[in-house]
Amino acid sequence: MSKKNRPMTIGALAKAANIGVETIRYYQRRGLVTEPEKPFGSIRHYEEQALERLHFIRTAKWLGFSLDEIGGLLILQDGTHCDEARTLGEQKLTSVRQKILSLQRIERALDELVHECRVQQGSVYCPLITSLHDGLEKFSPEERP
Amino acid sequence: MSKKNRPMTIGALAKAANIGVETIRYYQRRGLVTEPEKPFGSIRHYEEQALERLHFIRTAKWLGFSLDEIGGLLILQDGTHCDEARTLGEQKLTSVRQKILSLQRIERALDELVHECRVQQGSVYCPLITSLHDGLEKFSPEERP
DNA sequence: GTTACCCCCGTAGTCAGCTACGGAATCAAG
DNA sequence: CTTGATTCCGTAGCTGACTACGGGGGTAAC
Repeated sequence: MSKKNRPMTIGALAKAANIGVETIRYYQRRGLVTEPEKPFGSIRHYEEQALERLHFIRTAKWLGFSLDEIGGLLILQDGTHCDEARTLGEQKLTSVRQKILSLQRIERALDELVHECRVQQGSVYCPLITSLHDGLEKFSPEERP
Repeated sequence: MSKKNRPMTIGALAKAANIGVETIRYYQRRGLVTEPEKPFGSIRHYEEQALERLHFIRTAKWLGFSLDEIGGLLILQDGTHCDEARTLGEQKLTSVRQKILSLQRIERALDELVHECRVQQGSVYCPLITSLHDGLEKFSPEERP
């Protein structure tokens, strides 16, 4: 039950990972993906490993890690640095949660304003605009970093 | 109960908003902050209003809005058409809600990983790292962008 | 074996969002 | 009135994450 480890060209790899060839080469330059040896005057071939690495990068990026941070995670790859990896994850988690809270406050504010606007239709003054004038202050005063 | 509206120089404004002078000027060029009239061959003075504007921009930026999007939000404050304002507000509301949902998915994924990491302490393999490897399939397979 | 596509590699451009530079004018302290 | 900090303004540079270009060479389908 082992997957075929058939090597592929950079184009095939890019297609398999659903990213651009140039992006892969950029990751190589950044040291996030290792460039395989070039067979005598020929074309490089990539193993399944490279595809997994690209998945790793894509997922970590989705989680909000920067390429530099991903580089940091890759160093921890041998699995023996769980503490450090967890710390990185916890930091990301904290900032994500802060963003969610702030967005929820904005959501409530916008929702209220839009709602008032609909009720008040036909009036000369736009409640949304007038409320925004000083109204946003009560929704996010000092919680702003 | 009205605050003193003492005007300040751009330097004082920058200090008050805790951002750089150059950044303010950049926002002016982008049309996010209006540049006050320059008194006869002299120095511009900024009102409290400008400071509030900068707070607004900073908050919205931290929440992940681009400067262009912030420009859109600011039209709500300067505009005179209720319909347009409401429409913009509704669009923003929709995108804010999408952002919240995305961040909540990210939060769940990170939270589970960090949790597994803590439970698994002492193991040879780090669950966070291995999950990144496997592409986080079990958390949110096809909803990843 | 020719043709069309793909790879290699370096360099350069893009986009967002700043950040810095530099020289002239202006203001504030002493 | 001098000195030293600010302001003004235009333009240029930087970071992060790509994306494109171009010329030369390999590969594979017919």
